[in-house]
Amino acid sequence: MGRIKQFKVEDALAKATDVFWQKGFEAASLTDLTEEMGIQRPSLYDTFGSKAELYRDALMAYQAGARAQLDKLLAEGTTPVDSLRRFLATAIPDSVNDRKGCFCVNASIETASHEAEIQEVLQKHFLQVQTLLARYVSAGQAAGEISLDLSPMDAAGYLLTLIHGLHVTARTTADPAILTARAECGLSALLP
Amino acid sequence: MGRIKQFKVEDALAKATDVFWQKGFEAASLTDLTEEMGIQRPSLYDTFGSKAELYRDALMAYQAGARAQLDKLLAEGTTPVDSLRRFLATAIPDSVNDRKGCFCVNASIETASHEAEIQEVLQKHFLQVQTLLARYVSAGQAAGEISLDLSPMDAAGYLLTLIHGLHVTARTTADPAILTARAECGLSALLP
DNA sequence: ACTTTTCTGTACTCTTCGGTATATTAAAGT
DNA sequence: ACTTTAATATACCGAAGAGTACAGAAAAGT
Repeated sequence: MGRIKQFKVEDALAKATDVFWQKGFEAASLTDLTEEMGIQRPSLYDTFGSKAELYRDALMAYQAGARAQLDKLLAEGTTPVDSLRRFLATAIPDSVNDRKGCFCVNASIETASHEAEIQEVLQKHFLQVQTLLARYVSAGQAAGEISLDLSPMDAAGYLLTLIHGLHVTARTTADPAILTARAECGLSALLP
Repeated sequence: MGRIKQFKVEDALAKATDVFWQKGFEAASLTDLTEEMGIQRPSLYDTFGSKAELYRDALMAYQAGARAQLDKLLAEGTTPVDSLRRFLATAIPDSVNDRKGCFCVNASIETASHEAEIQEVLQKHFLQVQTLLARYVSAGQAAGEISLDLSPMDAAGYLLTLIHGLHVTARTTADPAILTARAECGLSALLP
């Protein structure tokens, strides 16, 4: 009973994600958000609670989407090392317009230090990604493509740190060739 | 002639640097800034022009200080590789309180994408750091400590990307041992 | 001592911020 | 058809945002 919602919650959340992703938490105003989401302020507060909660939800939605995409991407690799190489390549912007970076990296820098809940959300996500990557490291070790010096989880954690660095570097470095070279150099640490 | 300034410009700038470093550009209010700097609003505008210009000046002051510190730090290494290891270790926070990260990384994420001038300031600084690091890579290669696969500048650029990643990782990873392990793994890419 | 110039401090501007009260509209249950 | 319940839209709130006008205060030059 009662009037039905005039918008799809997940669509609105996806739009909010775009705004926060591009502008960050502080710089994204409610006007920015409601205009992009196509809903009114009270609808936003009714559905999402507050700006901070919306931000958390947006971040988590982004993470879920990113993991699903990553899952597919890794499976497409011809070899374990190729999969990991493709993973690193996702940090290299396709076009000049595509300069939003990684929402998780942005959130780590902007909000993780003073928002405990966001920090937790990020930690959980990063751990899941690390675990996912570790499976490919393990497969690579079994295939003799990857050195046995490190445990799969340690190697995966290192790859996570490496891609974080690539995301930061991409903000001031336009040339994809440079980024590719740095990814390749970083990857070589895992080879036998 | 005229009244003399009641504050030292570089002291005030150093205080402003702290505020921007910790809070970022958007989240740092003029009230935050003037209170910390110990000056009044008109003095700030008179001396620094605007919030944006103050931010740029603060960032540049930080960079100059960071390069001077880096110069000294690198010289203290027992070997070229040890110097580079010490460089990477600067991304590992000493205490739990020390969670400001690297101002340059923060600026890369928060402002570089939509502020061309800041992007340039960052590019210049990173290039200088890269050049500085390259000298130690080169020395390491001459000493046979570092592989000859990469040019000194390429290897130095890679180290820059790696330390960026460490700074991001440090925001959600408290344990210094994990960070040290990742730095070591990254460094191993340069060894013969 | 006096004038001039420059900095300081108070108080203000207008705008935008995040968040909400209220009235209206529309869908569901009876 | 009518009541109930929930979502919408308009309009507003106090607080805080960046930036400034203006008067008083202090240092330099004469």
